[in-house]
Amino acid sequence: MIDIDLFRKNPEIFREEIKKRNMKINIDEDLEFDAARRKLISEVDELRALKNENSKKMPKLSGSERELAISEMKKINERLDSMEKELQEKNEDFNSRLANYPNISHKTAPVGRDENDNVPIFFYGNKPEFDFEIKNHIELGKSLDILDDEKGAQVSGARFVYLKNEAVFLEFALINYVLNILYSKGFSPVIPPVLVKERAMYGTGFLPAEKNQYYKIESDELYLVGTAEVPLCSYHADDILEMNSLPVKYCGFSTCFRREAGSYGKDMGGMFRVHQFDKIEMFIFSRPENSWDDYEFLRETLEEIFRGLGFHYRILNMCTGDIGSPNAKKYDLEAWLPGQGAYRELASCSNDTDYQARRLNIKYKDNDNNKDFVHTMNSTACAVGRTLIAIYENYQDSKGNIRIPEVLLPYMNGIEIISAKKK
RNA sequence: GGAGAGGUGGCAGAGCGGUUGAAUGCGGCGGUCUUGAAAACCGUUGAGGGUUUGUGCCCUCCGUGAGUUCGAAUCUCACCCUCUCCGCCA
Repeated sequence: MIDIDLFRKNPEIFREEIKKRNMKINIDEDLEFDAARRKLISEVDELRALKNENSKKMPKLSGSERELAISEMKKINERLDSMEKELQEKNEDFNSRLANYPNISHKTAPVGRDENDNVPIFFYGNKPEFDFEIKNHIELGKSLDILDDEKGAQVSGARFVYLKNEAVFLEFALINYVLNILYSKGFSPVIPPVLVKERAMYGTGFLPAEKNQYYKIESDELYLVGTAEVPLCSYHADDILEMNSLPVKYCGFSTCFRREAGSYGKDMGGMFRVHQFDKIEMFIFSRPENSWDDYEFLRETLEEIFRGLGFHYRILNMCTGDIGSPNAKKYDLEAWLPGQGAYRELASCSNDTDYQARRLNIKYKDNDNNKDFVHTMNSTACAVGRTLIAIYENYQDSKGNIRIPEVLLPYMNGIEIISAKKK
């Protein structure tokens, strides 16, 4: 949600922002709508004041005086009823108009149309070289019996997979490795609910913008989360945090569910784009004045995790046309996947400034009891499926085996290499 | 799932259908007293919105929504949530 005061006083800020993001919103129409709505609020308030005044006199009246006052009040009520109804409609309309407004992008976010305008700002490591014919993660996974997407499709449909054998140990090893790093950096580990109410989806900005991307349980009015960001952010809905407790840092492990509507035919097979995957997400509640420092800390933490795994990756500064509407700025981490011969997104790190905080009413108070909205930011710490792909493809050898990255060895129960099973 | 109890301000806890935004206690803040602190005493202490910057006025909010009434925290209905007991269960 945007700052409505700012919107009224400086609509040109939003005019520019909407242009930057290639969005189409009629600002003038919304401003006029707001003015009309506020006029109606004043009128309703006035009539209510009159009603309250008359009400107070009522106990003192009797007989015909009383009869007259009552009939007077009935007339007022008739008018008030229709005005209140109209106001409610106007409010709902206005709120849904406002909900479509994006956050104001940071000055360091590059202006651009689409993914082609994202700016690579940093590269780590080098592309690994192989002196044999490499396989992609699907070939590796199937031949080593650690991935089965056919059975996944049979039981649940396309874009569902089974992880098997060493892949399962690898997932838990990754989780351990990542949680240990994050815990040492002051992130509180959380396992949140993955079914949430509509408010949590709206509050975090995933609705209404990406309505088709998420599963809804119609019978219970609940949504399956696409990321732990949703329950982590909503955890502090309506809270007022102590300034001295900020930044508050959480890392949440959850299964994530995405419908992937509209991505037909993209990344089919394997586990790059699946309806269900596990992920550890970092989430920070921050003071506005420290927000951008905390955000860089988040990016550094993300990079530390992937450097430990030894991947070659690049960081993209995402352009205004490609960031989500709640984001003021977003970095993507794209790792090199030899099997695809391409950099692919493994993680995403966003600062949403006060956008989610406004929607979910998350504030902090300083030592003088002044209250203001916190800033919220989130980053992938480890999307397990995609990280496994990167491990498989980067750590394969000429025999089609997969070595275990060194940092994961302590969590692998002695498994150092994944080899074909003897039948 | 069945039976019962309850949802009021930061917390605890009152509240005859009209002057209750809401008693009282605790906590918080300010002050008096004190070398300082505690105690005691006095005062103060919710959120959101509209209008206005004459800094006041006005509106809304007692789980949520609907209803009765001129008027609802108070009455009716539905829903949600919490607690206790029973059943079932990883």
